[in-house]
Amino acid sequence: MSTAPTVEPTGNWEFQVLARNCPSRPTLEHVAGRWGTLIFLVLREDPKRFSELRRAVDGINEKALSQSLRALERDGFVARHASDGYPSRVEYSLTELGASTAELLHRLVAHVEERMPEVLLAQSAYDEEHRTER
Amino acid sequence: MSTAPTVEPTGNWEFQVLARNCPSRPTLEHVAGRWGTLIFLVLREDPKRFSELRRAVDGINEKALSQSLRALERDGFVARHASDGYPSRVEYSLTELGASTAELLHRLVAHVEERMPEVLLAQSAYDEEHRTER
DNA sequence: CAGTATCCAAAAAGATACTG
DNA sequence: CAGTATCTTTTTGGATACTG
Repeated sequence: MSTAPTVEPTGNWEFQVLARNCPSRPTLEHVAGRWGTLIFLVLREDPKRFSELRRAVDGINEKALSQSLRALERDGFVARHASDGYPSRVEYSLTELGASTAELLHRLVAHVEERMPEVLLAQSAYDEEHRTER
Repeated sequence: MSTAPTVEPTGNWEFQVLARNCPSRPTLEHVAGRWGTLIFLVLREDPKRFSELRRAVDGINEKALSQSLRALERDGFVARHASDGYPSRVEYSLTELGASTAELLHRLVAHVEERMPEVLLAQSAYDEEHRTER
């Protein structure tokens, strides 16, 4: 028998996340997904209460916000501080891991927004190119 | 009349994308969404054919790949080159806009993967903390 | 206030088959 | 090969109501 082949069982990727069933894939989805990115952007400024987040992330509903925050807390990006008392008061903040991730998301979003004029032009050109009859 | 107020109609955000109905929100979802990020990572290396992408992005199906590529092409991140002939041969590559975006996504993914041990620990701690009876 | 529970509608995922 | 079409199943969205 020769030595072990250099081929991995399911492929040879630079990033684990390209493999299905890799634990980083769900985490990346929590971070970069529809609501995750926006929550990071808002928490990057200051800790926020649940209702502040709900208002800041326009269009999110309570269910989605609750689920997103729970996933990000479980992954260690967000910390939840509940002061006891009534009415209840809960604050969400970024952990060090969350803050470093938020920086990268911030750059990504800033870049996309900066280049949106170009994107809108590309969209118009594409639509022009691909419109079928009428 | 005084000068225009500094308050925006629907809020005062650092990023447009925090507003519902902002054109950058769908674009950000194409880029950072479930498949978008992975497609960028793969195309960052080299141009790829449809079937190469399908194999490289483990778990994606043809419909999702086709839809994602169309969205990214429309937004101007990806260019599609079809050589005529049979069997057909189509290559997808990143535009300059796509390549610069891919760099930022690459940093984000590298960061998340680097810190995955910490994430896994946080998940265990969370599950331990929150398990109810039994 | 900070959520959870419920229900319904809408959308997206997934598999399979088919075509230029 | 590079997709599209179709159909079924799962998720998600969204509104409303309710609880500690």
